Amino acid sequence: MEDGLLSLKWNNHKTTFFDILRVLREKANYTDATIAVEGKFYPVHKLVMSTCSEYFSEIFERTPCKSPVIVLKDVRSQDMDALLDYMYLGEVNVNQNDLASLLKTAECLRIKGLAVPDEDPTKTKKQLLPDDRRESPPPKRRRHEDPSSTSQTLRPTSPPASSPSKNSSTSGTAGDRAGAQRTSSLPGTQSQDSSHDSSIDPPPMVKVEMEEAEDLEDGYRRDNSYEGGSINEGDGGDYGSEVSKSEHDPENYGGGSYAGPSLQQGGDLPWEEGDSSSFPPEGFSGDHPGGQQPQGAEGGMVEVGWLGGTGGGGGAGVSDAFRCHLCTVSCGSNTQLQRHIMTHTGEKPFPCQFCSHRTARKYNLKIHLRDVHGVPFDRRYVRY
DNA sequence: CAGCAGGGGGCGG
DNA sequence: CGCCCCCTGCTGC
Repeated sequence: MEDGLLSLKWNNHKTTFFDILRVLREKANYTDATIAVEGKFYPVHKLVMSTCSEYFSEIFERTPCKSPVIVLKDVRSQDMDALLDYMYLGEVNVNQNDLASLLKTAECLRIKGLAVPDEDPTKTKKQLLPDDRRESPPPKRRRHEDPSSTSQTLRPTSPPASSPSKNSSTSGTAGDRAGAQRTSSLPGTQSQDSSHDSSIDPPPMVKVEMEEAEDLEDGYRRDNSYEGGSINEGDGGDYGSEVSKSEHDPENYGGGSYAGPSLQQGGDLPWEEGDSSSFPPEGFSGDHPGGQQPQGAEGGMVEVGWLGGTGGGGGAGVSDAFRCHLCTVSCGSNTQLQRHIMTHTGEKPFPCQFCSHRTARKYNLKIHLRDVHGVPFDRRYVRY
């Protein structure tokens, strides 16, 4: 029988693997996607994200571009910090007070082991959970509370408020629109219903970890103590460049770089891709009385907010009028800042009606129309 | 040359 | 104050 068949085993494979993964993440090496949350940018690896979340997997599947920027609305960066820790490290320590919000976010993002995939009506995709069991992947969520903290049991299967808001009515394009809504339906700050358990004020540090995480508790765990939001302690500097690099990838224009979960796909004419509501192309005007404001975050569009204080970091008291915390640009007004931020998100709400070109500004589109397509330069808004 | 993006002015709420 | 429009300098092709 199988003579000469040797089994080569790498003893510390998992440990090493995770350790390297952690380093790669820290240094943003080989990252091929960016998650934007509350104006923070998290360079991530598609592989990891896809592994840990079918949701992200779907997003990347539908986003052919090389380095998409996935903008998540109404997800707290604090939660994203924790979830990324969770995905990369297999565990994470969170405040009990933040747990509800975290789980909610995990649910919406369908993070394996954390999410509780109670059947999502919008999910028209292939579902792996055929039967009625709520959690398709073995629910690996466990909590080892800090040695000093009180223990508390939380049921994986009972999301605090499995908000019926998931009923993203638009069943048509469950993928993009609904996806966006799903994230945007997050209640954001979800005060844990600690009503029944009033004794949780002081200590709370809950460790959420994956099942296999035990094996590798030696190497990667050291910087696990993450005080929240330490990912970009570097104060944006390098992230800015990192992001701009990816988002200016021309492939992204047709892809879903801007619209977070609402990945606009489609090769040439992104806006015709099913959800016409994503980009009310202003240039066309005429109809669409309802959905104007192309730059608005309609349908889960970008809407990257400027976090003035950036959570204690950043300028710290400088008279940073309207300073972008992703780069060094200071703007004269909030409007200008919002406009500037679009350069980071890659949002280009103004499609050319004659070619696949898109612009971030209406005026630039007009220039394009005039210079490239010979459209008479209508001053003052087309509208007719 | 075409596109991007910062700065600034006008206008309306 | 926010929105819209425009000018203009810079950059990449």
